[in-house]
Amino acid sequence: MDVKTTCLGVLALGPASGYEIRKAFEEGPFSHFAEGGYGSIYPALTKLTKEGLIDGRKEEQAKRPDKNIYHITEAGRQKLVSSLETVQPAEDKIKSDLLFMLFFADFLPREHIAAAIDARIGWYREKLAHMRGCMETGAAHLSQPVAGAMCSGATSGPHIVRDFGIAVYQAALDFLEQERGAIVASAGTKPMTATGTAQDAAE
Amino acid sequence: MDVKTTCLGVLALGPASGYEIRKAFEEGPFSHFAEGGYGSIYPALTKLTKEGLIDGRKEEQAKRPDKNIYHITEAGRQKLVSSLETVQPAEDKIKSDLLFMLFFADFLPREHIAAAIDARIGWYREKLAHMRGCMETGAAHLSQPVAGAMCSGATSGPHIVRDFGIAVYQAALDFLEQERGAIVASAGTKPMTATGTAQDAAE
DNA sequence: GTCCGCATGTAAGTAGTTACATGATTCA
DNA sequence: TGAATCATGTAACTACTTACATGCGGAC
Repeated sequence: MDVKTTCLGVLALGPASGYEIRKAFEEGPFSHFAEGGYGSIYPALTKLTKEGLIDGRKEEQAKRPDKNIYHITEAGRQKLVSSLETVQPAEDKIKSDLLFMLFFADFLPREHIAAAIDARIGWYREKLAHMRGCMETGAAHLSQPVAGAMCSGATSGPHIVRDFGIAVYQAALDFLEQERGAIVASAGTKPMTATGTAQDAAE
Repeated sequence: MDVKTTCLGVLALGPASGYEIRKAFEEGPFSHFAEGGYGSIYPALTKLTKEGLIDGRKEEQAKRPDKNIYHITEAGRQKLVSSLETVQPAEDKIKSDLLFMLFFADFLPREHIAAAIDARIGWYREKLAHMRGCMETGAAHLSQPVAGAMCSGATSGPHIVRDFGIAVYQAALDFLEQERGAIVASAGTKPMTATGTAQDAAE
């Protein structure tokens, strides 16, 4: 999903500034599927404003820099709905760099493979602990009362996303924990630049 | 993983043309983590050649267009290994458009949510059937005997990738099948442009 | 007194997608 | 005869990342 659409999604829950949208991408349920730095968020907000999908209002703050608070417009809501309705079933391929590395496990140093798997197991455990620990509904970053009104408990979306993430990460973790021994055992048995590789066979 | 590195990975298994690399991305174990059309593969091969990581040889064919067969060089092998060693534990976030849509399930038409989930369930089932049915080792697309020599059975990488993919897709499928009823039941209960949404609350 | 958080934005560069351009063979 | 497969490449465009630029307030 492109940054413009994810910004629109955040703003559908309530008004927010560019900085707050960034936080929504880093923490909370949006962090499971959205990404983007300031370098993509701010230009996206400018474009969305020009297209009439959102509008911005300056808000002065005491002892803090001014904020540009963006609100979604009716056109923006319609655009979000139409974007959501055109989601295609494909394109949910696993694109994992770790998997790419494991494909070549036999050709890489055993210690390296072991360390990479352990690091990933740790990452999954932390991720899962964090996801199980927090029940935030998606609008935790939003200060406006409106967000709370819309997202408090009754809305099931955030819970689905959270539980889906937990299910998938748990499966990945289980796999790595179970297969770690076998993968490490066969790792490094065919070093790429030594005897017995395709390079030699071809010559 | 960028296209240059994935091309290098395919070529580490044996010589191939740009067209054959494309096929490797579409079918076989590479399809689980690699992507790229001709528009990215051919420029990548040109760059890799200039960097001395691969070299190309023209091969004439009867009744077929000429092929440019690329071979990985020793420098290319080393580069691939160093790329694989710098894989970071992060960045394996689930970035799913379906999940993004389900986050807003309560605000979208019930029939649409049901159809989208069913389509995805079908996609997962097909994907899993295909993955379970084929035991290809990653070099199925390569005509050279060397690929067979390198990848026949003894190499565990392709199997790990395949089994990891199966585990993760199965978890995602199980979740959708179990939660389908609940998700559809709460879908469409809060249409975005009608009464009771943030839009109204803000006004 | 130095680093972190709050806050907004631009500029340059990287990487990838989509469409275009060509042309023979083979199969239905 | 029309579509699919084999085969290579370029050009224009889109989208995103990284680094730069600025500046105040509060915590340690």
